[in-house]
Formats: sequence, C-alpha cells, structure tokens
Amino acid sequence: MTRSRKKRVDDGGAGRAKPDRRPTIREVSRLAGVSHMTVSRVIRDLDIVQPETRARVHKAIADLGYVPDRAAGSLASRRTGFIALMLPTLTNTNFAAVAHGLTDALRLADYDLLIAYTEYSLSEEERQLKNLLARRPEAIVLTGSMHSRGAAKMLLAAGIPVIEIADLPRRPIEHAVGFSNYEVGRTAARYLMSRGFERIGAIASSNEGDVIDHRGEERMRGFEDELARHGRPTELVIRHGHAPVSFDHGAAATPILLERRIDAVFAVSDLSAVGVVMECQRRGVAVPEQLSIVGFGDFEIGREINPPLTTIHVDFHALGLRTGRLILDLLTPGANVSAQVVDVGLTLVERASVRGVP
Amino acid sequence: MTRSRKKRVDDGGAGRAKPDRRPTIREVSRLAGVSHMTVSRVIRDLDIVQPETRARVHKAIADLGYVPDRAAGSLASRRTGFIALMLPTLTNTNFAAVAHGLTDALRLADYDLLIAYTEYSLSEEERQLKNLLARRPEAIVLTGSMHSRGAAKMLLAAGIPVIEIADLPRRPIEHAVGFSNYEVGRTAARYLMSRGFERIGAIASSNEGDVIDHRGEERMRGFEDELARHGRPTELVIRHGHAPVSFDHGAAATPILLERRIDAVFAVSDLSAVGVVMECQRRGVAVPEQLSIVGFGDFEIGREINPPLTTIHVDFHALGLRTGRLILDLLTPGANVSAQVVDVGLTLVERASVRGVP
DNA sequence: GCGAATCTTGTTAACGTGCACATTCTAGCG
DNA sequence: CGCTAGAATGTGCACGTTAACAAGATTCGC
Repeated sequence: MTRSRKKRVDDGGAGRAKPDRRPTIREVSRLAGVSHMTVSRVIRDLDIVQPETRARVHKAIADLGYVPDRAAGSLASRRTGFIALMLPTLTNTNFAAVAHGLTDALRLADYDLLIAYTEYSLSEEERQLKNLLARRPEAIVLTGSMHSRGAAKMLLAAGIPVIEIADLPRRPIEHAVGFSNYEVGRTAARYLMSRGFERIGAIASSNEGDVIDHRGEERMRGFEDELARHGRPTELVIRHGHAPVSFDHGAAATPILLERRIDAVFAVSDLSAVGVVMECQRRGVAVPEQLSIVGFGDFEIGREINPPLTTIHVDFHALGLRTGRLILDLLTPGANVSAQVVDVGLTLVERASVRGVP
Repeated sequence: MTRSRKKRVDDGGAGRAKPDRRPTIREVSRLAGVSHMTVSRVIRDLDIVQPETRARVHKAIADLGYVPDRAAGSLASRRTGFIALMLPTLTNTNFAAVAHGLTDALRLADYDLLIAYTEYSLSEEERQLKNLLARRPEAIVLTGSMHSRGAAKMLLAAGIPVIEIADLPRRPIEHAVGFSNYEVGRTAARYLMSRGFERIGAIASSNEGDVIDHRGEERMRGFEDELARHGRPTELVIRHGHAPVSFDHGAAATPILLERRIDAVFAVSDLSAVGVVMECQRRGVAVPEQLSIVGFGDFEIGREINPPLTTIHVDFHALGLRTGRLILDLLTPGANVSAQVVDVGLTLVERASVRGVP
C-alpha cells in the first residue's frame, strides 16, 4: 500500500502564519513546552499539575487566545455537557422561569442548556426531538405528558434520563418534577363552591387541531370532575380560541360569561383572567361584585391589577431548580437513583378578585 | 480511597446484548451492505444515491434506531450548525420574541440556537461568552453595545460573524440589526413637548453596580438631550431601583412622580409604565387627566389596561427574523457580504394614557 | 541505600463523522 | 468491441480532544 499522502504543508517558510484556523491544544502544548495531555489537564483543572507548569500553560493559552473545542472533547469523552429542554414556547413567563431555574442549578456543574420549542405542536415535537438527540444531550427535560408515538420510542432508545416537568403524568416515562394540573382544577372548583357561588364557570382554549394545550385541558378536567362530584352542572365550562392563551382570550370570552350570567369563573391562565378583569372594567361590570375570578399561574400582572387576582400559584423557578438538582444527582457517576416523581405542590392565593375576600 | 473501578461488565452470559452505546454510521452501513460514506450521503440528502440503495439505508437506519452524532460531524466538517445568542434575560417577552424570530428564520437551514443569558451582568457575559465559543458557533448574536474588554477580544478572535441586536451601537463590532434607543428617548420627549406638557419627567433604573440596563439608559440619554435641546430642565428624570424593571418599579416610583408634580412621564419600559397606571388607580389619581404616561416596548398588557398605554413600538419578532436572514446570507458559501447595519425603526403608538388623545 | 510507593508528565489509540480522492460500474459512441 | 465520460460507491485519513496506560522523577521506609 503506497501512501505517500502529504500531511499538510508545515508552514515551511515565513513564521507569519495567518491561521484562519483557531489554535489547537497541540499548538498550546508546543508553545508551553509540554505534552498536549498536560494542557488538557490544566484546562480541566484536573489532577495536580505542578504550579509552575500550570502557569506556563496558562500563559501559552492566553498568548494564543486558545479556546477549547467542546465538540472534539465530547467525542473523546462521550460527554457533551448538554442538557436538552423542550418547551411549548418561550413567550410564557412561567416556562422562562423554569429555564432560568434549570440554568441556575446546572451552571455550577458546567452544563449547557439546549432549548427547543414546539409552539404547542405535536408534529413539530418529533422533528425537534430528533434534532436534539443528534446533539447527544446527557439528559432531556420535556413538558407534560403528551408525546407522539415516535417521540416516545426515540426517548427510550436514547438511553439518557428523561424528566417530564410541569404536568405530573399518570404514567411517567421515567422521572417527573411538577404538579398536578388536575388538582389545580379541583382546587379551583372546591374553592368556588365553598364560597357559595351558584353559577360557576370556566374558560379555556378549545382542543381542535394540532395545537393543543394539554396541561390546560387537564386543569379543566379536574375542574369539571370536582363539580360533577358535587352534583353541579359543568355546562358553564367554555372552550374557545386556541393556545397559547393571553389577555385577548379572556377579553373575548367575557361577553359569553356575562350573557350566561356566570357569577364566578376559573380561567385556564392568569393572562386570560386578567383579560376578563380588564374587559369588565371597560364594560362597567364590577369585579368581584358581579363576577368573581380565579386564575392560574400567579403572573406578576395579576398582583398589580385592580382588583388583584385570586390565583393558584406554582413556583416555577423552584421547579426548574429542583429539576436541575435531580439531573445533577442522576448524572453523578456511581449514583443509582431510582425513578423519581416530585410534586412541588400548589398554593391558592386569595386576593380581592373573588367576592367576600377582605 | 480504594476505588477499583470496573470497566463495564461485559454482559457475560446470554447473547442478549444491551448496548449502552448508540449505533454508529458504520453499523448502519454494515446492515445495509454499503460503505459508511453512502450512509452519510443518504443522511445528508446529498449527491444522487440510487433510489434503491437509499431505501436500503433508510430501512437500516430505522431498524437500528440510528441517530447521527452531530458532535462527530461537526468535528469532521468544521461546521457545528450552532448559532449563539446572548440575551440579558429570557423573562422579557420582547427578547423571547427575538429568539422566536431567529429560530423561525434559521430552522429552515437546520441551524440550532444556543442561548445564554447574562442577567444584565457584565462579569457573567464574559464567562458565558467563553463557554459559547467553545461550542464553535458559526455566528454569534448579542444584545447591545456593552462589552467588556476581554469579551470584545474573544469576539474578534473567534473569526465568525458577530451581529449586535436591539441597540444600534455607534461603532458596531461588525454587523448590527436593531433600532436606536437614543431615538426612542428623543421621540418620547418630542412627543410630550408637542402635546404641551410643562412638567415632563421620566423613570428608569439607576446605574449602580454591575447590573446595568444600558439600552434603557440610552433611551434616557436621548430623552434628556432632546429636552435640553429645547431649553427644558431634565431634573425630573428619576432613576431608582435596578434592572430588570417590572410593574413594581413603576408602582414604587409613582409617589415620587406625584410628589414632584410631574404631569407627563416617560417610562423606560411598558412594564414600569403599567405599574404607574395601576398605582394611580389605587391612589385615585386620574390617568391621563392628572398624569399622562408613555411607555416603551408595546407589551401586550399595555393594550389591555385602562386606559390603554401610549408606547413606542419596535417589532422584535421581525428583528429576529431579519437577523436570521442576515446570518443565512453571511453563511452562504461564496457570499461576501460587507458589514451591515440594519435599522428596523420604531413607531409611536398613541393610546389614551396621554391627555388629549381621542 | 535500594525497592516500593507516589507524584508528575508523556505516548498511543480511540471517539464517529465528512472530505478528498480512488475505484468500480454503466451507458454511449465510433 | 474497445474506449471513455460520467454516475455511483468505496477507501483512507483527519478533525481536536480525552481515556488508558506507560514511563520518569521524587520521596519514603526500613
């Protein structure tokens, strides 16, 4: 076999190389007069490299402006340092808070978050997932319990920890950190019944098409079930518009609420609830005297409006943190953590948007 | 410490191999009876592989559940498919919109976004930047014109397109897509003067410590300069609290505004402005009769409150899209695009929070 | 003072893919 | 029927790093 292939021109002549290429660990090692492994050890702060050797290496790194290539490192070590996060959207403050919490927990261990969002679309989910897995994340975090057939299969085959967040699925793939959206709905229903309301309703988005807010739907199921359990009618649960909901959603639903003479309403989200409050203001409908309102999510705006909004609170930043810590546990070598399901719970926050609250 | 680490138990007995390892391109090629290059070509949809060969390969891929390893691909091709995005925070809807726009533009070309956020901290920026560059992004997008000495150096050395967004820097590193925060401030000042207000003020966060909202500060500079240009005093520009601002910020500033008998105020952000409106409601101060308010950002909540908020609007989703398209141009092989500075402009949106608007 | 233990550094071989080139195959032509 | 252009597929390495092990250098104990 005649392999006379030339390696790469060794920058024969002038010293002035104009490297379009970034410096590599070997160039650093040459400059520092050590082997490339010593440089590698210095970078990773590993072992005990002699202080003076370490200093020489650091100087060489600074002089060359060397930045390690994590892709190469990942390949060699089989550890990418990526954690994948899949969200419906970033435009929701609560999901953004989850991302923040996760980052805060993972930053210390030098993991990077790889974020994808699906816009609440199932078909997009699978495409995104395949993309994410090609980056070889060491764990994957996803929202809720809705997965396409193909998605579930890929998840299993990936051989990495899978953590479902936000919604606590009845049958988790593996780990889960979240709260029960179903319980949110039940809590809202119980609360409104205990306050003596007669015509109790709710507003949510409708479930048509590819874009479905499964978590919101779970809340509505819980709400309806709890009403039914007490022999109350559930016909005042109104579904209209589509996810993701916002102020407009509530504003648009308000005429329907008034027309059907509802006196207390549970909104699928604070944003929707705020929309109702605002629309009532515009129409001269008194809140809470004529209409009481309970939201979900405890968004900051709900605290600021008049009257402030009664809501069900979930600490999403803490949820992200907790998820991050779970991941760190799972990824600790040697640690053998069994499947975890963590319920971060929820709190009803009473404010003036419900009649009779001081 | 006796840790006689074992290699990996070789699943001694049964043939039932439970491969902890994911299948590689070579295993696919073996199963399909072709070379690994043919598989590679099929995956990348390259060249013209014979339809029947292609089908065989696709079957093998499906059978094995093969997912390509992009880290290895990146190393070989010197193309990672990453675009880095550095934001102050994700909790701001407008920044989230930028991320969405960017994604929408880049999705088609199969680029992935790598997001980092600095929490408005300069010291964090440099750390994050080093991290990002180690992932070898093909372009980097960052907000504003504030960079530490070290950050600027790394950016230059990276040898990739650098796009600054949101703020249009006086002296861009390379490319820029955004609007002039300075002009935002001037526009607000001109508008309030043209409406005949006498005691014109503003509220922003203070510039103490490591966490500074440079873009907000630019708006205030423009505001003050325009006032001064018309011989107006600028003493009613109030700085308090710290970035990132939200409803609380405006609410807390309101007593100061009232005490100083300001009759029109420009708030650094809609969120802050909404906080003022709400606090006025609570205090029985009539908006806009007693106090007129202009915000910035055109957040959805500003449209919903009563009275709706006059604001300065910038289309952040379009900004993201535009940035994405610029990146695609820059990364097209052969294309030699000169340094671009794109101003996406701004619009004053008149609503009822300013006295005299119908 | 000599072997063993320990500490520090070096050598070699992967990791899984794509590029550049080499080879084989097919069709078309004189 | 041989030759050639072009299409389809294959071969060998390089990408930049880390794991595993090897080899010097130094210290320690008896």
